[in-house]
Amino acid sequence: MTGAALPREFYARPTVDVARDLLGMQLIHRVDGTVRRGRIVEVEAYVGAHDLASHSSRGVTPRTSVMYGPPGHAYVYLIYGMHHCVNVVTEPAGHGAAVLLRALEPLDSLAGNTRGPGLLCRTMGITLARNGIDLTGDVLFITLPPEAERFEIVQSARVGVAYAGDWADAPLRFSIAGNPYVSRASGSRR
DNA sequence: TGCCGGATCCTG
DNA sequence: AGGATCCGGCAA
Repeated sequence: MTGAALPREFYARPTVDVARDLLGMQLIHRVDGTVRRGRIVEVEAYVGAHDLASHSSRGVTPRTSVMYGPPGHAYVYLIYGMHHCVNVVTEPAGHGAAVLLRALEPLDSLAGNTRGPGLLCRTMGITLARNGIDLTGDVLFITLPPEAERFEIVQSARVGVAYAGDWADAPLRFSIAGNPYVSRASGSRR
């Protein structure tokens, strides 16, 4: 069984709060009659149009329109011409903020690596076909874990945003301390 | 219309 | 360390 999808109010909050609260939650994708499920262990917050590392910093464009839409929807994009990344839109519509899901601990029906945003999408089967989908539905959604868990949260700089000026070093990456499925931010970049 | 570069990953 | 691979965004 799967629990109920988190309600829209969960997403309509400050992005950093949503990011931290997503750790330990379960991401679920129904596809081809199976339920793929993983535990969220690493995320990054992209806090709004003023965040130079965020796609929304370019304003409302065809690509970023979902980010500027209502909270609780998935923003999926193609990166490097071959990988997908999935975000959850946060804050009230018009804000342009989202949380990038970077790594999962595999739970059900996950055959493959989920350690990194591109791998997470590949193994969960998330593609551009899911861009804009409502996360309060029953296809792609997030639930509370069956029982509460305790863990420490590690906070660090986001990966791959060295170009973002003053925002490059903002500590907006959050992960579960000691979890083996957290991605290795290969070379903190420069 | 053309070009530049990226919220990545794999191989050597 | 370098290549794959393509589209969005901006300059011209």
